[in-house]
Amino acid sequence: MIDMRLIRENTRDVQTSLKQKGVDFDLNIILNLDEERRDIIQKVEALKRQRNTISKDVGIRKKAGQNADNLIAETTSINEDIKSLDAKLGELDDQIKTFMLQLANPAHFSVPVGHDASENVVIKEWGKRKIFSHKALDHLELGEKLGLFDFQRGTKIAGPGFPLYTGLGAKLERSIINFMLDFHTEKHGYKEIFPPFVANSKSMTTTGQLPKFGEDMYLAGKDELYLIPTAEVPVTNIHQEEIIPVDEFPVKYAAYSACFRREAGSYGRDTKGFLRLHQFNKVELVKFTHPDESYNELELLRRDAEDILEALGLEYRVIDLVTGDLSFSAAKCYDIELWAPVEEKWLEVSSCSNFEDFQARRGNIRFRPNGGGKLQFAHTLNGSGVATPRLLVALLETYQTEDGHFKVPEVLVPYMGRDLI
RNA sequence: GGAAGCGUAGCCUAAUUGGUAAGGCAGCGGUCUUGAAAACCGCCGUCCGUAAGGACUUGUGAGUUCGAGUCUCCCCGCUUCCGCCA
Repeated sequence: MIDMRLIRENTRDVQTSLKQKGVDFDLNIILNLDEERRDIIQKVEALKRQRNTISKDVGIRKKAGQNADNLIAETTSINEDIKSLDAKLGELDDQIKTFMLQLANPAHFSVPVGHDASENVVIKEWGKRKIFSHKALDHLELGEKLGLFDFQRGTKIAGPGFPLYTGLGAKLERSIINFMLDFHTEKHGYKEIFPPFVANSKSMTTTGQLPKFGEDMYLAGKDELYLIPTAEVPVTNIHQEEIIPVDEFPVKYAAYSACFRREAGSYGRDTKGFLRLHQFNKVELVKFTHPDESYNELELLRRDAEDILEALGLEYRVIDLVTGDLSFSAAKCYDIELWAPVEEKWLEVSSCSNFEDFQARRGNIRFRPNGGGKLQFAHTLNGSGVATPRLLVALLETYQTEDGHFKVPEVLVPYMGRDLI
């Protein structure tokens, strides 16, 4: 949520940065409602003041054994006016809140201005291009040959997009997850979290999935619980409605979760294999920071994700998303993409974002600044560290041997208990 | 699923038959002091207002009332017990 004061006092800047983000919404709609709201507040508060004064007098008179009927009569019309003004005020509040919850987070000034993904800026490339001297298999051919997964049966059980990992494929998946969790907790100082895989609508509102993107999620309607699209949701909501002691900053959590996405509207895109799924595994990194530190922490967060890919020896590049490609809640975001040498495509495996106080406002996540003073909203960040399906694609394609086997990357050998599949 | 109890500000705790939220701790500013402590004063939840000031706030929402922490109802959460169950 954007600070109403910022909209009021800095309308033009907010309007501009929303436009750069591709949001076509006239802030005057909100400003007019806000003005009307404040006008009514003044009127209704004056009336309430009158009523309070009279009530006090009634109490005094009654205590003294005097009659107060004429005073009580006075309140009748005042109360009627208050009631109707309060009702109007409630409506305005609802309207304003509805608009505010649907307004995207403006981009940070450092974000390059651009319309869509085609204008994104590559800011870093790492690793050596894999060149095959033999005919290489793509990840599906290799995986099926080695019996690592079974998409047909996964589809039978749940439908397309729900992968079934089998045998050493299942173990490889589990090894990757364990490796990433150990890496982030032991080397990068994150606290491990194992969160619920469902969340209620309030939690979904905090992180920004609701109210706008409900269609993208699975809903267990009977209990009004959503399947989480990312561990960002439960982990960010750990401190919902809380005050974080300032000396605990930065709070760093690493969480594995399965992620569920309906992918409504993307049918027919990337349907092949692991490129786009309804259920996938991901280790998510979440940070709560002091506002002064969040952009520094974003860089560190990105490094932590990159570190995983370097440990696995995979070629990657980092993208600085332009304003038009930023997600609803993000003020700034880096994508990290892996090179799939057979597909010959860049695959997004991580998004590292700073949400500034956008989520903290929605979830009321605060801290008391050093030296005292008013409670302030914390900054929240998160990044994938990383998602497994596309990582698996890059791994299988990169580490295949000439005779159609898979050479287990060194860091995964202890987890797999073998160096070849 | 059933029963009982509880929910007051960052934390802790009060509030007669309904009379308009008292205090303590922590924190911030100030007075005093060489400095600190103590003591004292102010601030210490949200909103409106340039300000003076005012309104709101006892988990949420509604109702009764001139007036609700207090009475009534819905809902939410927590605790304990019972039932069911991995």
